[in-house]
Amino acid sequence: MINVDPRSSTPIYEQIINEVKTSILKGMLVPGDKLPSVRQLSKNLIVNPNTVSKAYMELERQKVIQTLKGRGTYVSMDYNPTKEATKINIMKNNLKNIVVEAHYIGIGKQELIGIIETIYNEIGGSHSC
Amino acid sequence: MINVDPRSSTPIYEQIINEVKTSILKGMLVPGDKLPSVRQLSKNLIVNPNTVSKAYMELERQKVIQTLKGRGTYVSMDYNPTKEATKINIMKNNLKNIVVEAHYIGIGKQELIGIIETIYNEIGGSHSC
Amino acid sequence: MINVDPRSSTPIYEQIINEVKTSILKGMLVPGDKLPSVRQLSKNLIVNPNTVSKAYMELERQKVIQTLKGRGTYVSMDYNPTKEATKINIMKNNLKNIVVEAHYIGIGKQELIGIIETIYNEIGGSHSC
Amino acid sequence: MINVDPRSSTPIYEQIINEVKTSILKGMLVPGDKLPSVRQLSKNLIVNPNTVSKAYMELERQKVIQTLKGRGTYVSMDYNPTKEATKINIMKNNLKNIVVEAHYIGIGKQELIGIIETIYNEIGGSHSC
DNA sequence: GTGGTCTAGACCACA
DNA sequence: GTGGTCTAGACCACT
Repeated sequence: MINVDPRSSTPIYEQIINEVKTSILKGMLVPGDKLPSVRQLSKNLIVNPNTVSKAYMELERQKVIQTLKGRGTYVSMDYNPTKEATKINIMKNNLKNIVVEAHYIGIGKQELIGIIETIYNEIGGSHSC
Repeated sequence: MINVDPRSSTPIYEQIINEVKTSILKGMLVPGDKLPSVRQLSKNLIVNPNTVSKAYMELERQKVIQTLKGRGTYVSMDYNPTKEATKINIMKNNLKNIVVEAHYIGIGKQELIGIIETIYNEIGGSHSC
Repeated sequence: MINVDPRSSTPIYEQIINEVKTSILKGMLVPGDKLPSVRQLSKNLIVNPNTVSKAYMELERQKVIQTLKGRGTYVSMDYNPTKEATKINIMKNNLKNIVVEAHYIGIGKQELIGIIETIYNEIGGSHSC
Repeated sequence: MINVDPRSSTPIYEQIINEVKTSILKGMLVPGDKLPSVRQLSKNLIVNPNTVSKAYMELERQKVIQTLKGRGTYVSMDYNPTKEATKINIMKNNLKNIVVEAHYIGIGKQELIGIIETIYNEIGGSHSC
């Protein structure tokens, strides 16, 4: 189930992107599954159709989903990660910032790694892969 | 040395905040050290003085630095982390997003933890903590 | 053999048009040949019959094919090209855009002409024109 | 000078993208140049700011331009083409379709190559590279 | 029905 | 000043 928080500072369309990606990762959505239509999801989330559309377009650009004209949007059958240097660098930088933030909150290395383990457990817990 | 990338999508003032915090963490700046003046730093980074000012104000709000009227800005002598629940939750959420992103780039759990180890090594290499 | 890619951004009916034209050009379909029925082709391609119908209607409008009532659809016996200014201009414009795109991909003039030569070879390989 | 035709079937935002790319190619815009602001260009072209914004965002995604937050949009200093297989294939396909179209208009190989030569002359005529 | 494009107009963050 | 996000509502092409 996709959920967004309109009060969050992260844009709604980004939240949708994250939700879809997470759902796929958790196995709640599997390759070939049909996503809710732009109109339907926008009604569910009480957001503008354009906002959902923007999220779907970005997901398609990343090859996470595919849209079949006039037929709807589907989870890609053939997604395969490409270790792009640029993306990895951005991720490393974000991670570096989190490490720094964590320290200023009072969270050290072991505790941080513990949190990550927890996150992976949450993701991996619900499906068989 | 503080550095910013005007092309990045993260606001410059946030980059400055991160840079200062990282410098302190690395031991390049120690409690009591004087920071460059707003005017000076803005000239070095070729950014608007208001941008530097905004960063300094936020750092002061977080008690990372202190401004002594007419005498300049200094790294706080007495920073001590408070494990605020809100901040921790935000951090966990950011971390969750990074985990998801990492997966879509093709980076798994062990590799991610490896990257974190590296980051801690980079930070910890130059001081005693 | 006619083939379409539902994921492509070019409409399926246009893909069908292109495929038919290419087949004729390659000599795989010759004037007088019978095309598969709308129903048959739609089943083969797994697309909506309306989509095939739309493609056939456009091909007929362009006089590339002819429909004989109750007897099926055939490749025209008497197609002869007319150098319409409008069509030529559209084509030149498309070509200009391709030249620009090619440059941004890193493909220069000679390489582009080389690709065109290849395309003509592929087409011309199987018939006498 | 950027120009669009609202009656064209190609989306306005794509026309803007093409125009900017062509302008750079012709040397009318050089790396480092500031592009008109979203609002300004939208006023000039009499289109909605969102439409211009969409074009600029796509151009930035392609690294043709860069936006500096709060300061405007600039032609990239460091664009360098990457011969991406996917993009090359798309281009080849478009080219193949044009070749077929050309044939049905009555334009053959030599004539087509002649048109391409003309296009390159138009582009290359106004700058020194 | 589906998604894609566009407009008009608003609000916000950043510099 | 700049661009980024979002809404409301319209129109169109494709299936």
